[in-house]
Amino acid sequence: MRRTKAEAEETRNSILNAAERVFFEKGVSTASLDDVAKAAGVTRGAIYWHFSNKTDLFLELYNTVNLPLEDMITREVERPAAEVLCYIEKSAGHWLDELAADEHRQRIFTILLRCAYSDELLPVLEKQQEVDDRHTVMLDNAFAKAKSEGFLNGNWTPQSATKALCWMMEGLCSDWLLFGRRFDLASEGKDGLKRLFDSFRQTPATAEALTAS
Amino acid sequence: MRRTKAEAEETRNSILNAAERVFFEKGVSTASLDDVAKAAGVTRGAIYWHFSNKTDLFLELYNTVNLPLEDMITREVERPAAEVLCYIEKSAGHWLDELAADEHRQRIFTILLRCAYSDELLPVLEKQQEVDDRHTVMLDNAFAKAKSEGFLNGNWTPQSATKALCWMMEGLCSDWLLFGRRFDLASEGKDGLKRLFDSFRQTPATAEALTAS
DNA sequence: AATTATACAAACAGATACGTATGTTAAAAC
DNA sequence: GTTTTAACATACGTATCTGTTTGTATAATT
Repeated sequence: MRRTKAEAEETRNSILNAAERVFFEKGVSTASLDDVAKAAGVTRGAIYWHFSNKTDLFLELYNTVNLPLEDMITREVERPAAEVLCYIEKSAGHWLDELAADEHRQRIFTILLRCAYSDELLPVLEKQQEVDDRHTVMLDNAFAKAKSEGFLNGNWTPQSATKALCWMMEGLCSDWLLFGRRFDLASEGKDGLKRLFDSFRQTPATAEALTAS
Repeated sequence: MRRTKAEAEETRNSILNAAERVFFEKGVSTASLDDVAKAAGVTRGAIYWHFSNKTDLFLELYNTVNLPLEDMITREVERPAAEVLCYIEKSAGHWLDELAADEHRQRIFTILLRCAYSDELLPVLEKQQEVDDRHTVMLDNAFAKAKSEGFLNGNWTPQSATKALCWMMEGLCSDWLLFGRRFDLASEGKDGLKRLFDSFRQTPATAEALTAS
């Protein structure tokens, strides 16, 4: 039953799709390759032909959706300082919109949140860490730029603002993904962002009052 | 080799301790009962004598540390409205202190964060949800009390403040527990809380300015 | 048109984990 | 002091999963 190149690519993709669903439902460690094979309508033979083992399958799966998933803020912020806070808030909101709309990403993210990492998935963990660190640096710089020109409220330092933002996003997403998404991620998330960023900014009332006095 | 009651209780405890370490290191699903038995210096026979299976062992383990772990805010807040925000902030800070000092709780929490839940651990998930819901209601009420007497900044509603606080705590703890605790949980956490609660409060500048105008 | 390599399915072998059944020893119970 | 029973250890059978090997039909190659 030799298939054509295109057909083989199809089965490869169907295996990846099945793996995504099965890993999401049963967890990476408890799911067997036979589970994946049955879900894909093939045998383990097909899986072992396209992938070397379960870890490799998971890594390939991770790579397929990795690129768009990586960064909330993709590059150094080159905005005027007055717009920086607005830009970060919009980027974070946009990132939430995309996650809310893309079930693909939701499953991958959930799998990553739930997987133990400890065993042979260390490369994934390390990559995540690295992306996270780069991200933190960029946010720090952006908030520092805002701070240097007086757009960041005195309560907040660049570092503390970065952390507050990251923790809020992380808690928000964990809550939604791990605990059965019982609320509207995009609207509630952006609402929370709005309030947080309001407290980052000089509040209008304060600013007015200060200039008036 | 029949042991006395006290000795049996000892082995039972040593099994629980071993399970905590092994589950923490290998994850609940990938750890075998033989791993736990070896770590405890017994055989699987002892485990099956004290517990019916791995799920039961995990549930018992969860119950042993459940009570102190449950609530950040233990009961309805009966403080004067002026002190409510301060009380919540202190409670959250105290909860972080306790977590940072108790490796026991750290492991259990990490295990809970990493476990897939999907299979036979649903009762744990449901219990967590229930505790979480009660907690949310209490926080909502507490923030509402603060709001009703003007101690909550206009930017924030009771609900949004509750969510911001919970998400921050969740993100903070996830970051620390899942990603190798690369910072000081208690100090950095309380610092973040301080800034968040500052933005909850009427900022002194604003309050003064408003009363002055 | 014959050959070869591809894309799998099916069969096989080894390891591992689980649950249970059985054995054993010493503490309790009488 | 004998019997019973609690507290395990050991042994067994079975299911499952993994990785590899073998088989096979067909696309691609020549």
